Amino acid sequence: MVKIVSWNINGVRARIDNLLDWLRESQPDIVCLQEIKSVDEQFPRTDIEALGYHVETHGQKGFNGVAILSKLKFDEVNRGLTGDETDEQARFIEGVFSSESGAFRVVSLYLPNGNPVGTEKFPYKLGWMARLELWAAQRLSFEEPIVLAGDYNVIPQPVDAKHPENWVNDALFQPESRQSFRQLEALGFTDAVRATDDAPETYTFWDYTGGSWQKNNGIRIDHLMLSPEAASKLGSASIEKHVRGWEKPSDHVPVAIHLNV
DNA sequence: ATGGTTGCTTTGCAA
Repeated sequence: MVKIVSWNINGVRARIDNLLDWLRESQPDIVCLQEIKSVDEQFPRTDIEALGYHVETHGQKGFNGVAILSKLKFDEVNRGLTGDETDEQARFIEGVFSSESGAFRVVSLYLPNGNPVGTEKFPYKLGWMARLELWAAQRLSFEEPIVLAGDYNVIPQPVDAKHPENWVNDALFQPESRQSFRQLEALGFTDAVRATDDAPETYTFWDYTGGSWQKNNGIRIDHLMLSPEAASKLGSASIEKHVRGWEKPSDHVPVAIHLNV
């Protein structure tokens, strides 16, 4: 059984004490981080390695940036999403691991926000999603367990927002964004949280402003998408919501699965 | 009512 977690940490250097406390409490095997907002050289790896994790990063200066922490040894690491050599934004890292039942793959992805709609940011988001689908379709042919974990910046359904009417003009809830997310499901990927928990008000993000956390005015945008070979091994999924109530929290919380690989 | 907060590239930008 392997515990795999996705967490948009919103600045790993600002959040390092928070991260170390959470690692000790949650005891994950593999952690997919997004928005590390750090270059690789400044990533605070030493304290994390002291807890027994291997650390692989794909950072850039100031914003974006993803990483994978793992108690399992990496067999292979791939940085960057294929399909556009001119894209310099650090939003994708893939790790390959070995288990008793064979290889499995874990991706930490930070999908573009896409706001404001009407600027070049929105077509960049949709183009990135199209590239992700091409990559995912190619990887499916491997017939391996694959976990695509990350901040998708997509609210899949109205039930995934406390106030869906407030998001109708937002890139996270545009029909094109939601359709592209559904296309990933049509390829054969399973939304782990939705597959195991149909409870309402299941959110992963609460804005810092306006007392969103106190009002539970959240949205569900952090997802772990599972290939068929991974979905058949899914044990449980959970949202570690209490972390949002900690001192100096990220605006996202960790989303965890247990996988029987 | 176009607000509010956070982190980094900082006195603006992205989220």
